[in-house]
Amino acid sequence: MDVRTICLGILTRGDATGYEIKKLFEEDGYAFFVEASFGSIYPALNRLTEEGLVSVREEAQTKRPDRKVYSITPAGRQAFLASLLEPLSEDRYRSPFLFAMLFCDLLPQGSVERVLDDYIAHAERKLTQLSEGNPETNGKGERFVRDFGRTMYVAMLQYLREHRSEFKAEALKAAE
Amino acid sequence: MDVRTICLGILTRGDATGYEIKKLFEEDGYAFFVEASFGSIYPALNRLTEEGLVSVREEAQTKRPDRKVYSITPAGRQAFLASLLEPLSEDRYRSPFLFAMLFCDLLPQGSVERVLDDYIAHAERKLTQLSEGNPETNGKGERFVRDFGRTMYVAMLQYLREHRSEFKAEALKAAE
DNA sequence: CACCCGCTATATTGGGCCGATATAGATCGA
DNA sequence: TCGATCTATATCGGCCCAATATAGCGGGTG
Repeated sequence: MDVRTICLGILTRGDATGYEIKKLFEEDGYAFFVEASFGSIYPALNRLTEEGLVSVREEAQTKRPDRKVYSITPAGRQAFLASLLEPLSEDRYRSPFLFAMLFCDLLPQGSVERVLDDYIAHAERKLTQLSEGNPETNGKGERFVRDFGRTMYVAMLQYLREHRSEFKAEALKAAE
Repeated sequence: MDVRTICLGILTRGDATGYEIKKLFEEDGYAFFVEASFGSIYPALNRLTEEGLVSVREEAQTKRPDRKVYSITPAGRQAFLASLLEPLSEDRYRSPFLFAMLFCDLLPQGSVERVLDDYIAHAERKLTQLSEGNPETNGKGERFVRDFGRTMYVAMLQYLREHRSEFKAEALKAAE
């Protein structure tokens, strides 16, 4: 799922600038399963324009950089649908947190607890962020995805809270 | 969590060749939260050698490429611990599946069901793979991580099975 | 027995993507 | 009024992945 396809998908929902596409990822609860940086979005939009899959209209603004508003073209819609129908690449989950936990026995007392608590706090923030998304604008797909995310975070938090004490006990045992 | 740090971590558990490091990712249940390709592992090991964080001994083999067995040095251990103690970068979860589900209303009948079923089958495979890892060699960290993964996959499968019918109903409704 | 597939093992290359940085005026709160 | 934050585009270095190349060995199948 490359950035070009992601941009096309976003544009099927409505016109947007590169900047707005980036913001969608951060705010609207997409953040937990897709993301892209400016360094990939802008080149992607340029290439899509060259290929005729999107069109641009530049809105000149006084003393600001021109807003380049992108729209998906019929050819773009077709290409997007085609890419949805071919085999999806695998999900990838990369977790520096879990990797670090593998080596908890090497870490000094207390620091494992700190890492765990930070991670729990972070997951809680993510969960509330997911739950707060305005529900009235959501279609079937959005609902499915949002509830998927919520389910995962809930399960994760439950697991973390249940097992937190194991790493506290270690500190106690070491102190004896 | 760059590839160099990951390699260092693996090497704290014992010596290994680049090839063996790659295999560890695929087999030992690490696969669900870290991964690296040859194209990043080999250069990483070269640079770590230059920096004195690992050492190499070449085992010449008749008519095969030499085995280059890497060991972590004391400086390497120190550097690895230091990188575990500084702030961890965020987990990232990228899901072409969820992205595609966002656009389920654009897809032809039946194909959403197919995508869902494929995904469920795939998750089941991952779960059994995680559960099969030999448990006797596992320390505290390994157990925590493996059970974390299992918990997540179980929650995911439950959610998917509960909601699968929603996308079947659509096909039925369209057929009326 | 011949053949092919898959495994061990290293390495390179092209291209995709991230993170940081640059620019620059607008707007808003302290 | 001054700094911070926001809108908005863009580039660059560097990391990383996927694919490909090489090459002999071992095992299974016809």
